[in-house]
Amino acid sequence: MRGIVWFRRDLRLADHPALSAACEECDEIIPLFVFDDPLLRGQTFGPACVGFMLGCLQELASSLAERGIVLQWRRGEPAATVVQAAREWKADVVYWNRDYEPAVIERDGQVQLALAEQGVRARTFKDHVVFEAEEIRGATGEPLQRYSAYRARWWAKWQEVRPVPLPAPPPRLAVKAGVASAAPPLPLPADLGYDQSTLWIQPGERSARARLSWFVKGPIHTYVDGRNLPAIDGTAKLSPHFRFGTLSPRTAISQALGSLSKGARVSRADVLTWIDELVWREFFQQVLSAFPRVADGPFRQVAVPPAREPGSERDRFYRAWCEGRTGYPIVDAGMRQLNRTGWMHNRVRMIVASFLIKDLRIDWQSGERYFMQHLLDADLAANNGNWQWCAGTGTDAMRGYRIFNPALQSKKFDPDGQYIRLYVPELAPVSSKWIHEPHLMPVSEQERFGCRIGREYPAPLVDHRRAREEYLNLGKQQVRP
DNA sequence: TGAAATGTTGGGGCG
DNA sequence: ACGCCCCAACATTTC
Repeated sequence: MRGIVWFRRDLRLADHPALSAACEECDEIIPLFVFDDPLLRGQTFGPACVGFMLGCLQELASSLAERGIVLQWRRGEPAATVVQAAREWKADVVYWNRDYEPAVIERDGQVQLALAEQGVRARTFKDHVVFEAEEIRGATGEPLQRYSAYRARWWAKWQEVRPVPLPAPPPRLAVKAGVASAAPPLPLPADLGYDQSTLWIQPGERSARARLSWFVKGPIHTYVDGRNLPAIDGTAKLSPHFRFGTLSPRTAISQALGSLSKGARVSRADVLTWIDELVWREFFQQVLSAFPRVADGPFRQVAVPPAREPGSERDRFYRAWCEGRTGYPIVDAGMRQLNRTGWMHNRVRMIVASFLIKDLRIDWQSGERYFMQHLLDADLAANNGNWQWCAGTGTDAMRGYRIFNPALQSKKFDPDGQYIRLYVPELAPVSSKWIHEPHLMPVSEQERFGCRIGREYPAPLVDHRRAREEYLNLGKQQVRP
């Protein structure tokens, strides 16, 4: 039997349900990747994302080559391209792992129909999550909207099922490359219309595993405190790998739990807290599956102040936020880290999001969009869920008056300003005393450090105290009918 | 996975 | 010795 394995957001060999099934059932396998032309043309994602993806594909292609299989690639509209490839290669069956974004569900449905018309079977698999939305339901069968309830059910299910990752296909596969025994080299970023960009996170399945092993041996056991300090390497930084599927959540969770039984200094609470973050990921995936409309708007309309009207001031504020020159060092450091590396520390993501929504009073969807364009780990469900959480519009109750104080957060989590100094070089010479609120520096100190407010470093766009009061007052007014 | 305002308690300085 | 005030430290409430 001849099967196509359609690779999408699962660029790995280990614990790959679709690939494993194909290896079992077929004597001829053709792996295929389709560059989504409309998406690439729309410049929906930044050059860093495309570079990372190409890096992952390079490694995938060589891992497949070691097993005697050639990764085929096409460029076009994915649905039509896959259907056409199946016809060309006379495939009997197409394998792929499921996705849960509304638009992708729709598209995959069409592919399935078109294949059926040609007499080609389609087999799809659960991969992207440990448990799909339908597997975690409340007593009434309804989706759970509270994270705490969802987590309880999720862990119960984990204990019940105890998922075990699948092994990678062995090096000596009993399959033939068959009709597709050669392929042109993978494109370069320029071929896809993107600039080459520096990669700050190593792509590929091998790097993902190495990073996971490193994390699980050390930092995971101090995660509860370590995760809040952006200046240290205290988080797994695996999110880009989860996004492109160079690592499976089952593998990550199994290995994290496995670390509890070996080693001298292990911490159950820290390990579980880290896994909790992956459960959040599944929670948001489930919310998107159960309520697809969240992709385009708030889950619930809440009484929060209206966003600033589009206009000169808002545009100026928004641009300053994007470029990391708001005059709030921790916010600027975060945005510049994002712009430079395609990744931002999670504590800082919360700070910049709160700042955009509550201090600048700009609609959360603008922030959501910017993150999607610039984050290597951009995932519709997680990104949308977290922004809705910050904005107070999500499923999980979150009151509108939870407002971060940037200076306070900065002092708490970056006390020496190490993180700020790394990404905001003009503040590097400023002493720790002033680095969180440089605009409070006396002029003499500004001169001494060579960092004059309004010259080398911007004055604050808004006054946090006033912005906070304004936000709360406007919220109160709106509550009244 | 807030922050600020408000309340409570207890120690110490001081008249 | 005593009451009074101040303030830090902590807890609770409110936005």
